[in-house]
Amino acid sequence: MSLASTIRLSYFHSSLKSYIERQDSKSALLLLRQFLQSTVKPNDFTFSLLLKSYASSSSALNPIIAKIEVNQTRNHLVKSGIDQFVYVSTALLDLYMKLGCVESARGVFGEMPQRDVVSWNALLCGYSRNGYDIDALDLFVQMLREGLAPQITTLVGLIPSCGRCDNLFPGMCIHGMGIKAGIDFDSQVKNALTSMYAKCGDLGAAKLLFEEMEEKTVVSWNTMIGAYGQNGFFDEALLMFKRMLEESFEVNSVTVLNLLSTSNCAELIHCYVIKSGLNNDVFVITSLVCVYAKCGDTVSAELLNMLSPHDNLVSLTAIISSYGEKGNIGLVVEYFSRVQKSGLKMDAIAMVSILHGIKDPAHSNVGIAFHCYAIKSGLCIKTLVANGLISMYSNFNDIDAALSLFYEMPEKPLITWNSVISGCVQAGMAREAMEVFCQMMMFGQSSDSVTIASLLSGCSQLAYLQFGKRLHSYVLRHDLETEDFVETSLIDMYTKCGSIECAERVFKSINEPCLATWNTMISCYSLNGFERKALTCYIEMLEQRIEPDKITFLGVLAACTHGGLVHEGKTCFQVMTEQVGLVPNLQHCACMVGLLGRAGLFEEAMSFIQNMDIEPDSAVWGALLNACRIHQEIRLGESLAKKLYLLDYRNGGLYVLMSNLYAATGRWDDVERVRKMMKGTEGDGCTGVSQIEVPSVVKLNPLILWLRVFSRSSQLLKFSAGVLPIRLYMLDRLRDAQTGDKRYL
DNA sequence: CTAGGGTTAG
Repeated sequence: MSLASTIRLSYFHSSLKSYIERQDSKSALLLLRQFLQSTVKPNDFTFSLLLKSYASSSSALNPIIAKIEVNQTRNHLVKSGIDQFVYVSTALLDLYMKLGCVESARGVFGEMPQRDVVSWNALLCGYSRNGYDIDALDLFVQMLREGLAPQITTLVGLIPSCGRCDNLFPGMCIHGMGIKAGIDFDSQVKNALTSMYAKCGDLGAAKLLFEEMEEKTVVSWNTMIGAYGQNGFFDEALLMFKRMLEESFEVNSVTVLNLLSTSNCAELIHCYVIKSGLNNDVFVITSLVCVYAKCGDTVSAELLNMLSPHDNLVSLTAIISSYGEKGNIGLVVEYFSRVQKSGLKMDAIAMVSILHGIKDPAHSNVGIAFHCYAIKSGLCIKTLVANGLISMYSNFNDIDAALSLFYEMPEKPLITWNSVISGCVQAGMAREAMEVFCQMMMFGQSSDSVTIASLLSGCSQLAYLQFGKRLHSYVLRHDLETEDFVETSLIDMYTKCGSIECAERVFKSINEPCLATWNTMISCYSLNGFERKALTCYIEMLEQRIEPDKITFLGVLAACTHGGLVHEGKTCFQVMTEQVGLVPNLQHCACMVGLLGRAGLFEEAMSFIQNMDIEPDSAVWGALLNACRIHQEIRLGESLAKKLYLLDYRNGGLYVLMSNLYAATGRWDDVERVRKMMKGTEGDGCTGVSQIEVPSVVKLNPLILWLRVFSRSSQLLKFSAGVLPIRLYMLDRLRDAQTGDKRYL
């Protein structure tokens, strides 16, 4: 190469270097294009600089365009043979990883004629950063087999993968290897290990590592604050923060982020943010938006969002979720169009937040439109989005749609099975849910506490006491009885199936029942006519210093209403509104009206209705009408019936009550008239159904049953009430047989 | 190395 060419090349390189500093890959590429037209040939160093400029600005690039450009660069490297330089190919691999193109990076690695430790590290760290945690662990093993010793970079890349998989064992092995190799003293390795132990739930180990660390950095403190927060120790997290301030460490945005997601005192942290001048950090603002959105304060969330220089997807997603939670579909759609207009790209989480907000069957057209969007944008292949769609269609009571989505999914993780099972139950199709559960067992998919809780709820619906009991055994066998949700579902199942003794037994076996469990037990007594027991249970709950909520008071009020306990009911309502400070909803009001009306206190009931802060609905007026029936108050009853008719003429209860009122006073002509009116409204679908369980299934021939189970396993068939419990029973016994429990076969 | 939005459950 001539001297002139060498000078030109080095001049060109220094220009490229300045673009790296300015994170301007666009200009770097333009410059290279110009240069290629001249007679001087770029060399390996030129390309390493170009790749570096891309890496420096990778987070700000449009990933699709960047990928195309990098692909072109790769072609160039191959044609000119520069890809034979290990360091250039490694830089290319690293760049692909930074752009999230894991497969391309894997390809580059595969084609490399030789690799050094840096290449292995780049691939491993790339896997880890992109969430390919299992691949990272596999690669590490492969790396060791090739005879390469792990370095600090290797461990720093690998350890977070163990944490994310919640995989303590490999994490501990790697810790041990670090000690043997003498690289566990590195502060980055120690921080990574601390975080890993915390994520796997071993706070003791995390704390030990943190305390014995000699050179703690901000990252170490942040890690420890996060460790306490993630495991629910909010006070300890705050104490850690206090200690950090005392030892005068500089607080950064990650500290605030950890504190915000940790604590329940958002305002306090917000004040600190403003005082410490971190309030301009985009991440901090986003985090604050999320906190306010999560607790339903959309006003503050939106105000804060306006402080952000650009719209960002995370903030908008949080706001969308918040409006979805409130059922404000209009604003959900509006914020979606805002995402579209601002040029942000919807991702799976944003998509599922929208779907989650569409619950009302009246909005099914909107839901279907978003389903179309999910298909067009390619997001519907993501499991997360598919699950969201299944739940959405279940909310519309469109089980066929939910099931067809489900069967089309190529991969069905546990959560998908759970989505479809709970979807069926919530849509009132518990029998379908149990069908799916059978298929799940056939498939070899194991279930968890969520599956069982959903199925128990299905048993309540169908009054399948036998199957419910079998699920209870399953719970005991699999040590799931410690889960709040499962315990509560069990009590609910026994209550609804009429077996109050069993419900009580489950309740008494629980060490520290949570609020929902107490609530269920109170409602259980109330539903079964044990008003006094319901009240005693409520008092016991208060003695345990558990703060009652709206559901608690609903249960207690209902008990008072059923039992005619006027004084207790009034006191309870007073406690709720004045002492606990809860705003009564329509259901509470209906209970109170029923309570007063049943006691014949019509004037008090009417003045109660007039003093209500919310507009009374058909349930409130209906409660009073029911009282009229009991006390044979024809005149008031008729005027109430008119009101109710105007509110909701399709409400079947109205006609039944009026008919009974007329019947009680011997006005048979009016009874006839009301019944005709009800038929005119085509009824409201409240027709009662009675069913019984098939007893003593054990006597049936197991072989025939098993054949039946097999022949029908491939498709979803509607079963008669009798056969399904038998199938479930058989499956259960078969599994017992597989796991060595031969008692039943 | 630490970090923000999400799906299943009474």
